[in-house]
Amino acid sequence: MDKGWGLTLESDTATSNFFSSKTSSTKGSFLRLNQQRDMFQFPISLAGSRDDSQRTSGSSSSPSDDTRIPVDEVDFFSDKKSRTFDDDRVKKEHGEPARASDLDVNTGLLLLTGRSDQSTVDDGVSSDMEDRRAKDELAQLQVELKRMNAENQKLKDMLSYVGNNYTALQMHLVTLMQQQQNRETETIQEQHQIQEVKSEEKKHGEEVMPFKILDPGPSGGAEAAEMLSIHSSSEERTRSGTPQNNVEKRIGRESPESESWGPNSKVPKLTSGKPIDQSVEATMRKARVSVRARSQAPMITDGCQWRKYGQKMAKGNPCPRAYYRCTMAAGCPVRKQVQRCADDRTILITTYEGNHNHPLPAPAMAMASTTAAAASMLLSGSMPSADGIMNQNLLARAILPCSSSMATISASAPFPTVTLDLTHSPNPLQFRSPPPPPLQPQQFQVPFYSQPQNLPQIFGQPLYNQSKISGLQLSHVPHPQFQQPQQPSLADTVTAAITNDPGFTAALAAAIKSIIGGSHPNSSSNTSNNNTSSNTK
DNA sequence: CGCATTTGACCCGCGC
DNA sequence: GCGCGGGTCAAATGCG
Repeated sequence: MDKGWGLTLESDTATSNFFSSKTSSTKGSFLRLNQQRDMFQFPISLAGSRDDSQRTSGSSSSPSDDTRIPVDEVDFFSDKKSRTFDDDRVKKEHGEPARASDLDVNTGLLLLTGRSDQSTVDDGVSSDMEDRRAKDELAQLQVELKRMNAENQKLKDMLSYVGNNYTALQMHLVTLMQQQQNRETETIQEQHQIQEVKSEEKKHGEEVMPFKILDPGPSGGAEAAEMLSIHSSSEERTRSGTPQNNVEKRIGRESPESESWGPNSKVPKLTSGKPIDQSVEATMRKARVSVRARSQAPMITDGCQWRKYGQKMAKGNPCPRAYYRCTMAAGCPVRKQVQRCADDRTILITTYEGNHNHPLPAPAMAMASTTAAAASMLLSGSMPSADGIMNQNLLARAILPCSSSMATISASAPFPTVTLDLTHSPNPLQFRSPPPPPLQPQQFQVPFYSQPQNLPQIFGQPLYNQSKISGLQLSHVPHPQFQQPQQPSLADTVTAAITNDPGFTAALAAAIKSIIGGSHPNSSSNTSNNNTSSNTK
């Protein structure tokens, strides 16, 4: 499971693409970085080979050629480097053992005399000394460049990590701010809305969407109506009842355990008088991301460490539901439920809940951020401008125009839930990529350069990677191909898509935000329509 | 021996 | 008030 991490970090293409598309400045830096590498590797490789050829060149050198001069330079540098700096990396790249460098030192000294013999044709020692000094400096510069290169690499990794975190936090912040504003302006309407929703809940039972209550939108009941009409994942949540109560129940039970979620475990009933932050936070906590994927494995690997703490037979499903808890840090509130679909045993439903309170490695963080972004999406989706039904369609279409409605919001769930359905195959062409090599089953095959050009760009980051999209859009090839046992499980593949590419999370968050929070002009009309429908429904 | 998993008991809230 | 169901706990068990 950890295999993918290193791969992710090492994937220069992914990171470089991610950054290059982000800002031009970073792009330039990377280009320069690459240039530096080239500058490095070229002379170094020469030096490495040169040491072998040095002796031959020393014997049969023809100094008259201009091309030979750099050879001597490289030769000299190699001696200098190994002698003065004694850099292991340099030695490595030279591909020479230390002993060889020692020999070079000696030979270098000898070459002085020998070279003077040969090159004394021109001039003397003074020019030669100057050249040496210049070469000395060059050698130092090269070593420094090498160090800088290594530092750049580290910085690049750090930057990707920080950037990913930043995006997730930004999304979260924007969502919270919007919610707060909406709350302030629409408190009264909110109350009415809650009552309306409650009455509708009783009327329609499990069709009711809970998070409208928790996070009502300022535009009144329109969004609530939309949300209420959102599709429900039947096999996952069959129970009815007042979601409000369910939320309270869950919060009351789980919050004591979760340190990160604060001591105020008792989230007050979500009436209008309650602090906004608490209800929002509660909603955020309980927002879930459900991933439906075909997998023969008992559990998909997502980069995190999980510990099973319970198993239950869910009603209406012969397959037991397993409960896992994140064990990467003590007190991490993140949990997930794994259950097979009753209708199709090959479908594995993994429901993530909560946010990690500890640093995560890139793959795990990507997945966690994805779920966090989805949770944010749920919250923002209940916003005035957001349209639940539209969101799901827009989200799907915007991210992957070829398909539709792969990301859905569960209305029947007691908590806002984004269902990422990987079991459909709206567009077989999307996943025409060859199966992953058997050596790297967790490695997601990223068809970076074979993607259509019409994919949307989010935050300046083109979604050229459909596999990334699959993480959210979440459609996958249901083909017979997939059914083959030797094929890596879809869940693993999709998970790898999410986890191996930190940029995906940012793209996902941005996509969600742009779609939902962007308040599409269409939403108004739909809102009105849905408003009526909500009343009827 | 330590850790992870299993599994029955328990808690809690909701509906009747 | 009782039963049901979801979720969690913790002792028992298994495994390396």
